[in-house]
Amino acid sequence: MKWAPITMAVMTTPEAHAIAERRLCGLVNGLARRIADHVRDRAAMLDLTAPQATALRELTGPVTMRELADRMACEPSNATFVIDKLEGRGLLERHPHPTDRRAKQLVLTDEGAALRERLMELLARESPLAGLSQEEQDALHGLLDKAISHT
Amino acid sequence: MKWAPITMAVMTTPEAHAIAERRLCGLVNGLARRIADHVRDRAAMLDLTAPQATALRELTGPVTMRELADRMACEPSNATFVIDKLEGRGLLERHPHPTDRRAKQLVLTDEGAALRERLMELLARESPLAGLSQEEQDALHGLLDKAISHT
DNA sequence: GCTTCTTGCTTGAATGATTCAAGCTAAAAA
DNA sequence: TTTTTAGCTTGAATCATTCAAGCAAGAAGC
Repeated sequence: MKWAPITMAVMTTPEAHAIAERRLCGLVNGLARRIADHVRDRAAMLDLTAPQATALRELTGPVTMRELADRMACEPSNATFVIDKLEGRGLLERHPHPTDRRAKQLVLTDEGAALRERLMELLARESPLAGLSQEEQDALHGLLDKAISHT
Repeated sequence: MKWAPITMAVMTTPEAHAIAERRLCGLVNGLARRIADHVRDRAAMLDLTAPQATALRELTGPVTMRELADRMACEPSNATFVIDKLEGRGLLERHPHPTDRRAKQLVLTDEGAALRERLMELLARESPLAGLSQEEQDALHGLLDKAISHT
């Protein structure tokens, strides 16, 4: 994988604001890409694709397909596609929902739970955010939160 | 497009660090997704796909295919695919490179340059980063720069 | 000079993620 | 009860992306 060089500069004049903002978008995308690559690499170690790893990561407990799709920010049909693969490997089961007979409840098998543990451990190692101190991560969190919640 | 709710919390204990870091990754991805959606929306207004818009954005001057592929962080074959579309619409031309007869030099036509102007204008409007002040954007820039340059 | 290797670009096949439309069942509302 | 909405699945279609292969031309070696 190749990376275009990114140069740092602080803009002060107003007309340069747009330019700086665009570069900032590039930085966000760049970091997001690194995170995505990181996930893909670690997922591959466990014979998972990136979406499968994302699904597994979000399976903190029994969830419905709809809920999982929301967490994965994708369509339910896409979630079906991904979950089919995981179920085919025996990592989880579709149980009937206790109160809603339309819904499925996704429950990890023992094997699935074990694999999830390994995945979470792998994801934590050499994180793309490791270059930032705890305080910096908190600051970043705050800024991103503000940017996102602005709409 | 739907968005899973994101809750804010500040972690202090060490074992919670990993959790906070993962949530931070989610935030970065979330913002990146918003930026990508923003680009896609604005691109669609000009009958462009997101990759086409990205290519157009990166065409600041005459560049080779390889250089464009680097800027777009993709394979040259992918750049060929995208540039074919733009060339087919008469937005740019493949000129022979002045010194390297293997290479192509991508040059915007007048129409292409005009469309690029409109695109850049659209991209600047209601940016996903508009919720942050200039100082906050600078701070974010610094943090992202540090995170990315770490590796 | 002549090889060998590398680089720039393109083509075509393949993959993989994603979306959409359609349909089914069941819950919820009227 | 009837109608509408929600959860899930299937299948077709799309789109971005990658990979392998190949061609042409520059670069480096002898």
